[in-house]
Amino acid sequence: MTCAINYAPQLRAQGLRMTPQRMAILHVLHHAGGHLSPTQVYKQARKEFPSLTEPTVYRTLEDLAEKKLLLAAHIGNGKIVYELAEGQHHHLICHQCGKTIQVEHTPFKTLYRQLESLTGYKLDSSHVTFFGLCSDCQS
Amino acid sequence: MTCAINYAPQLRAQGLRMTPQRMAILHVLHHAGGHLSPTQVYKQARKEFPSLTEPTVYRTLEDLAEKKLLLAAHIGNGKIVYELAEGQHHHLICHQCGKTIQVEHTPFKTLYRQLESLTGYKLDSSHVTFFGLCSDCQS
DNA sequence: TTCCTTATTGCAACTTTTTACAGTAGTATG
DNA sequence: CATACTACTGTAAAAAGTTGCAATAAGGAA
Repeated sequence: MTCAINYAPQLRAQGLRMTPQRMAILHVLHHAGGHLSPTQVYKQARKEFPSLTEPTVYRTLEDLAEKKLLLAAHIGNGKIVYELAEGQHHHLICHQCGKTIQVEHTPFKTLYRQLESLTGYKLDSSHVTFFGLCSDCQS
Repeated sequence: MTCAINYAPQLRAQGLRMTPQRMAILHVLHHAGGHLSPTQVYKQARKEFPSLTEPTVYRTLEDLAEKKLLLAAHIGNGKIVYELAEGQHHHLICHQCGKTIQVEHTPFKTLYRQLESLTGYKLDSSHVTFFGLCSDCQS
């Protein structure tokens, strides 16, 4: 749980405050080593801080994602998951078996530039999730 | 409402049946001319078919999307919206003002091929949504 | 037309997510 | 250390989305 205190300066730099609730949430994400749904975060973080409530979890995840401390990824049918924003990558999900792999951002850069000059938008470095069939399920 | 009957053959071809509930839902999407959330579909379709229920709407949208009659797009924070699958495109959303524009699939093809050879996945033609700042909001 | 198969629906209960608002507690400042 | 500002949290209630199952009805076959 002490690990989470390390995020305090990053929070502060964004005008956010460090609270025990946020420590619990960051602790869970830090040790998860992958993406978690808000419900998963809620259930696990309660072990660290039992009086934690759902609205706090949802709001915190949203706020931290907005300030780029977390990445929000859209998975499957309208589900959203969060993970610590360490290293930019995207997800490929097999809609047969659910196997998920990560892809570096590098191959996306060309496309991003193309889209930017095409549309005038300045694109985020946001997560994008693609769906398809993994090699095992292509039979 | 009669317009929806035209989709019956497409449904049949996919092993699906045409029902008054589905007619109402397709009618709404047909006249919306854009993407709608499940709740929006539910509220509007009830005007056509008042005994329609939520579970039916959610299941129908999911089923029709799976059979490629609808496209499911992930918008904003974990929200999912649906539209008729006419012409493949993707969305760019400005997270400042919310302005949404559509982009042809063409510029994506190179990336798709790259990702496929990189990962072994066979990618869907699924919708992808990107976020950024539109030209007006880049001040 | 009638029968039969099974895709589809509604119901009821439940889980997840969101909202408004009043009270609490970080943290910067003096 | 005390104060003040306001970000943050919990509560309560509503809205949105999901699940299992029994009943219904679409549509092909007789």
